[in-house]
Amino acid sequence: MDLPPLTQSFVLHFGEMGSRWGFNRTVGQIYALLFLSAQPLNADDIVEQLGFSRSNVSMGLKELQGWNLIRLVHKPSDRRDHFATPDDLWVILRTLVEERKKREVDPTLSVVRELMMQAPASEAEKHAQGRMGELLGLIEMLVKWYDEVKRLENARITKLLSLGSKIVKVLEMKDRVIGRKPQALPAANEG
Amino acid sequence: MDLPPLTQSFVLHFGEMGSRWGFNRTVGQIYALLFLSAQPLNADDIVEQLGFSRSNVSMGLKELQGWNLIRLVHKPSDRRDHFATPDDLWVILRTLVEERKKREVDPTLSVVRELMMQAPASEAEKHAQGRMGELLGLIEMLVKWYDEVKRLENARITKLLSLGSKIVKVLEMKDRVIGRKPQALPAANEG
DNA sequence: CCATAATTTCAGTAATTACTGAAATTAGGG
DNA sequence: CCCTAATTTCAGTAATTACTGAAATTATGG
Repeated sequence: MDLPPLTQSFVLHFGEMGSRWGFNRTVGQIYALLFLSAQPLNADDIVEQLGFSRSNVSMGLKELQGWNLIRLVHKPSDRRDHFATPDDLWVILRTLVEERKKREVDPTLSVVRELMMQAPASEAEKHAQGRMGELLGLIEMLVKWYDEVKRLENARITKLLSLGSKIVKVLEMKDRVIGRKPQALPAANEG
Repeated sequence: MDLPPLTQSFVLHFGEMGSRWGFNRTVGQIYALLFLSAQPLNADDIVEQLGFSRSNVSMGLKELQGWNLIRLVHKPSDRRDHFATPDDLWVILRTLVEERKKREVDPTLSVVRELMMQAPASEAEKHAQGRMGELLGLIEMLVKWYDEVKRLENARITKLLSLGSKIVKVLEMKDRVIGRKPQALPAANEG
């Protein structure tokens, strides 16, 4: 590997973190390299810059395509496939969250839903199913929220993020103005 | 392994998912078992029910303690350590998010901050650093939001979650009432 | 359609991670 | 303190995952 220093540090870090994010070193480094690159790279560029075998790069690119994290780009008068990350970081973030949900949450959701349908065979199983029900309720609440929020435009999500916990104040004001009875909670002065 | 059917399916599923969630099969299964159990279990209970070696269970429990995901419990007139998951699912969720942030986000945050301090040595490096800056900005925004929201009580977070994207409507109402110029965005009718 | 460039597949191997059993350490009751 | 139960450590091994090079496949310009 012979990369300029900033690029190299970033690429190596992404390689190390790769496994914590659900893929391997190769995939992490390839993604980092594409992310930083000013123009799309082809597989041989990547081989040259990262020093992996051609076949390993091919598999890494396949995996990244499976995650929808890279775009295939064609350059005029060049048969080779070139790859790029989305320019827009929001697109990357949204894809990452969506794909991780698909891999880390959805399977559990369907398994637990299935198990909730079955009749418990004992007191212990009844208790276990109760626990699963609690878990299912929490996951479903989070997923429902996510499914709604992901439809919002970036600018709106940004606004919500920048409000942080102050959003609670806005809600209280709404309750006051509308005259609805506020929730039975102490004043919001923790954040 | 000789568990009642619902418990067994849940435990096996958590074992399979373990690796996607940042730990191994043993740890996943141990956690699932403790989560479903009506009372705290000691290491030998776990060995008996899951069929792993005593030492493997010991390491798994150590790892779960490192994640702050289990509590050590002492039963009267029993020297052995017993373990339990928090009864409150919110505690589990909060811990999980906090620990994953610590492992998956914080290291990147500090590396990228470091790299942003250095002078780029070329045009390519300048571009790369620009990309890192975008990434840093997005991560910092998310982390700042998370650091505020995590301080809210469960009931308030639940309320925000259940509002979903309707929160945007509330914000617009606030802007109208206060008379502040609303953001330059089309009407919020996507969600 | 042919020649060849580009890419993918896959069997074999390397590297890493998970797991075990035996030995060592820790800790509690007497 | 000592004896023993409980737990942890760790070296060795098993299992899994990552990676390579060669061969096969796919695709394109001529």
